[in-house]
Amino acid sequence: MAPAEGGYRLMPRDGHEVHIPAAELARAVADREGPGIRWVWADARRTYTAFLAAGIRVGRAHDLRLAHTILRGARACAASELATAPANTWDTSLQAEVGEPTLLDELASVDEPDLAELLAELDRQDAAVGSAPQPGRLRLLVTAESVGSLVATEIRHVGLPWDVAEHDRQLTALLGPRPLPGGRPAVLVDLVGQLQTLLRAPGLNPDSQPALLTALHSAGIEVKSTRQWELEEVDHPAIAVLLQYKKLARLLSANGWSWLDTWVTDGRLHPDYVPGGVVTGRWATQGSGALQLPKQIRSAVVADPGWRLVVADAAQLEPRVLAAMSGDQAMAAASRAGDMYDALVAQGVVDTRPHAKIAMLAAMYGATTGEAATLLPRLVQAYPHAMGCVARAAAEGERGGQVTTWLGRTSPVPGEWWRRTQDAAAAPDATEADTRNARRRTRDWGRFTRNFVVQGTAAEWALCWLAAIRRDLAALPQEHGRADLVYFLHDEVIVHAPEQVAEQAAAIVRNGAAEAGRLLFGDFPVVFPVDLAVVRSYAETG
DNA sequence: ATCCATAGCGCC
DNA sequence: AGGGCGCTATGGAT
Repeated sequence: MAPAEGGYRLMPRDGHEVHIPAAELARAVADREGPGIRWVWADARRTYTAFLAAGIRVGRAHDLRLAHTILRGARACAASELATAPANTWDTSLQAEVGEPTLLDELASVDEPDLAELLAELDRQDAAVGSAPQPGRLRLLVTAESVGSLVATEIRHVGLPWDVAEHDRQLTALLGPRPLPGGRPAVLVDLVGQLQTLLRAPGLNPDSQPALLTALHSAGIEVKSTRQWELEEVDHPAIAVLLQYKKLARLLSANGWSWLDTWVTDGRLHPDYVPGGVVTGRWATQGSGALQLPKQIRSAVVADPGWRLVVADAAQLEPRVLAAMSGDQAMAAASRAGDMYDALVAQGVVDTRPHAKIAMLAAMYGATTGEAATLLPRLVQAYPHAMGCVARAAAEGERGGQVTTWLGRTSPVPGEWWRRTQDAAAAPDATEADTRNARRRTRDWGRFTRNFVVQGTAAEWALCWLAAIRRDLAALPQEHGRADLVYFLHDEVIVHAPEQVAEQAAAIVRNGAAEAGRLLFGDFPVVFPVDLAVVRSYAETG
């Protein structure tokens, strides 16, 4: 499915290549869309972007490059030809087309494979999936990941509604009027002046961490870093000013006027998502910082007139996923009680909701000290299967082994440094530092694999959720406009919908969560409730 | 001029 | 506390 001279080469199922002029593509796609039809291409990022620009959407697709990466790393098909062959062009990730391409980008750029190669790769992938003990899981993973690439491309195309004037009002209220390029806004200028006076450091530039540290020391403030949490412990009149400065300077640099100029066009933020961009299977972004929109500026996310935002997040997704993947009936019961942290208290596992949250996060992230350490035994006792699941994942990582998510995404093997540090610690002349180092690396990797299984399975759940939402939104009546997914953030979605169908869209989002749970975990009685609001502005949600 | 590591902080 | 990230500014190195 490669863009060719003035059109596209397609391979219908009869196996005969056809060349379709770009102008006729929309009709050709519409003719071929239907149940069972699945478009196969190397990269949605490349090809589907062109389709959307031409006004063409497709129902189902198979993204060969995403699937290749997953299958090549998956233990379940480690013996397949796909996994054992030497690295080839399918192992090269596409560079995002952001800014001017550098020489390295040119070298790394990948030619579009020809049709024979597309089909050969598809065969290899089918064979790899078929060789797995539970092929259904990998097949679902590859399908879900492919839908994710469609959603990501569509979101980038449609964009998140962004009220530039509202954003500018926020910035002006907090920072003062927009300064000349490179200049500091008035509020920051004033704060810098105060700081210079309070610290007796004329000319101090608080943006320079070394200079700031020196100035703090000269003023008798003995901090080891300029981190917020360390500064908060200090009692000195300059600290409040400094913290205020840091907060506002951060807003200016990360989401200020130049960010607005760069990433928001025609009232839409176009996030450049990278599906599967994170080892665990989460999405990443390239530019725009769309996965880190600070709560401070969410008031700029505003529905068009006559439209609504359906803002939804999966409540306590990761604990629920853990309960399901480990088959832990007691924890599943907690999932059915509504708020899971309240349920832990109600079951008598811990005494307060904050403790429940600390303990649960500790279990999934591998915390070993402080309050978490004293709470964890309670969880182990109450939920032996769930805690056993993460403990086994951690132990496997500490051995230098690999772990897999529910659908079979496999964690990477530790790098060279792993063997080196372990060998150094085992050598006859090993120092205490070597031993300490090896032990620390071991624990670090165990925490990584422990979290990998939960975070990765949660990412799979989220893909299934997106897929269900996307499918059902497409079936809504279109006369007032098309309801679209416009934002995704790990366990949160925003749908932009005409007000006439907003409630239907909300139901779709809720039902999609339940469907995702069934798709992954069958009848296992874990529930996935969704916190949802139909609003005009993102800021109206908690 | 360009690359790279680090500090710091935003999100889940 | 502790897992996964992206992004910006800085400052040293090339």
